Amino acid sequence: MVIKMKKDIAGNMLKEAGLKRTSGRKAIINILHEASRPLTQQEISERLPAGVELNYANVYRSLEAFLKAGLVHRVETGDRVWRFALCGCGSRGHCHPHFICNSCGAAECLRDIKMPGFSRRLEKGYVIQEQEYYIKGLCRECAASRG
Amino acid sequence: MVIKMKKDIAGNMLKEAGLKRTSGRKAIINILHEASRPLTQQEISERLPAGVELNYANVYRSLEAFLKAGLVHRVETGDRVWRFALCGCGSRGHCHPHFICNSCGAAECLRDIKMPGFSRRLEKGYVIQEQEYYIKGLCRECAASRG
DNA sequence: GTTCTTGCAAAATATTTGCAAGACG
DNA sequence: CGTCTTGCAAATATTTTGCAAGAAC
Repeated sequence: MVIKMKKDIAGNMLKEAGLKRTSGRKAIINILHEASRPLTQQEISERLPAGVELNYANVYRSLEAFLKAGLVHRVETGDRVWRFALCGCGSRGHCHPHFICNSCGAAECLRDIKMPGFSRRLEKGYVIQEQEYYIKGLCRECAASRG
Repeated sequence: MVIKMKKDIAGNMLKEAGLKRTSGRKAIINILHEASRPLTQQEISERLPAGVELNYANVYRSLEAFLKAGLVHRVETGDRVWRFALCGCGSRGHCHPHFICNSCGAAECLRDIKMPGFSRRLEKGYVIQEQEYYIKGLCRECAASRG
């Protein structure tokens, strides 16, 4: 008899979203879960566990499906590369700014910095759908190595 | 005898930046000056006056040169398209948020909304180089026409 | 005349799509 | 078995680059 060490969180998320539970998609969700910061397609592909092959195009396709289902948030931070993170702010979306290193490209969540309030400052008639706030520079490691 | 109606602002900017005063580059600066909001390469190319031909690749090259010279600021707002505006905030950079319409793609400067302060909230060791804050949704025109 | 700009074509990068084959439920 | 996923290749879109010819200083 095998004791389940932890629940199949990824599988549950997929099931609830009406998506099929394939090894590739579960792997992506687990990778995002462990990273706890937004990852690019490339970063995700590099972390796929041995035995799980998933073409990069299908990584995009999976992320697109997750996005539609509201499982992930897509962060764009000025370098024309999508980064994806699991939604974890109650509502959809990553409701905090991000820091992007211009040298190594890593993204970090600045969870302690509040997004500015904005809605009542836009004139009537506008529809607000998303907002993004990011800071770019050198992360500690790259700054230390004079990156 | 011809009275000069206005000074050659574009020419002066180019001269001071050490760039040659060609009709194409002066046209780009004038276009950005009149627009007073960030424009894409495509928007700039569409506005080139009759008689001024400038290959789109060279529009990019010119904007790149202006960027290096500190004449323009490059805004990236989540749709993977660069937008450029003349620097006009004293220091380099557009120190205010932007609104991008998800329907027509137009950018607007939200000059009345302050950028949040941030520097002392990032831990020591980080180097901050840029920041961007943008809001996306539907502009008044597109919202009215149910875009 | 030397250096900066341009035109044109081709490359580079990130992402998306078509379609037949395969896996899930 | 029908539908959702995948693999692979090719298409897209935006921006960048190489190089020879042309314009500015």
